[in-house]
Amino acid sequence: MVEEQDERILAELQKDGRATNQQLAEIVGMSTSACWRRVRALEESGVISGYSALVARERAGFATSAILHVSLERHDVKFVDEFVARVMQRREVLECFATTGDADYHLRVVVRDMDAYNRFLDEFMFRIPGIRHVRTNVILKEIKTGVALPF
Amino acid sequence: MVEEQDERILAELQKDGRATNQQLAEIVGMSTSACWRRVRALEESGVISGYSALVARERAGFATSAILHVSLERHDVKFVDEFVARVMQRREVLECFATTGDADYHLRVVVRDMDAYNRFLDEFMFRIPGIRHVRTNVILKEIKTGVALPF
DNA sequence: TCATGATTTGGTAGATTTTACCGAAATGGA
DNA sequence: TCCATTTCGGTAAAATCTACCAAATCATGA
Repeated sequence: MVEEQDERILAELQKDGRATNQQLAEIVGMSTSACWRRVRALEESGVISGYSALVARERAGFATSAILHVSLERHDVKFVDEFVARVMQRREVLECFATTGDADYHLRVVVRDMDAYNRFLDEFMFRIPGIRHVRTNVILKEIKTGVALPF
Repeated sequence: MVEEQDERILAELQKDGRATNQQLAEIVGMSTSACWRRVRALEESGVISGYSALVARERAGFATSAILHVSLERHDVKFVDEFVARVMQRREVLECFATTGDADYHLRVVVRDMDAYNRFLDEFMFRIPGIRHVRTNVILKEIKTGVALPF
């Protein structure tokens, strides 16, 4: 499905999402037209789900972030669906994963300051029905924030 | 520093990192040349740190991922620096955050399968000097994997 | 209020890139 | 081997980027 040469393209487009088709073709060693078609195919098949500018969090004014461990009281679809639906529409929640281990979910939340984080908890998180437990792990330092899959 | 109109640009480029300058200019309501200059300034000032294609993890053949809670035995700069240096160069580690709470670090690791994850632990993680504890939280479901800051 | 220097703006044109199409080459079953 | 299908490289028109210009805007002090 995704083969050798496609992976080269994906690796490069992960590194530079605005590389021109010509640069790309040269790097992966094919003609511009063949390369262009493959990129298009990767987009249309959904392997490439989109493109994004990567914005430096602090420089853009988002000083505070945290990883939340969240557990639900009960795991009926009702509560789970409600939780998922609410989390999906809060833009401060950049990531949310259902996980094994002590917590049911891991969330990464990014806000402008501690005040905003406090509001996030009070006005959003603590009001979700069926929440058993929320533990905040404040992010002291971002060692690494990558998006590129390790081809 | 980063003002109103810049935020509109950033929001849009986060949504579509390959939007043409013309689309962008129209959306944020300025001339193409003014818009182009602002984007360029955002890039050069480092507010935009880069661009990336977003690749669908599963479709690209990475079936397994996990969130690791890692604690160090001791927190001398020596051990910390060594840990950070090693983590930085492992591409399976997409994210690494130093956090408050029970664990010193939260890592998100993406690999092709469980076998690869097992190797990752044995050959890499467990060999880092000064590790006190590693807890694996397997990701059962990706509810949300966003990169866009909530402007 | 006005003058002045600095900054930012919109428009433009040449250079570059994208994108769709072509016939040729490669591929793979029967 | 033959034929159908896919994939290839090349090409040209359309779209876009990018660097320049002069005009408009802004900030400041007289």
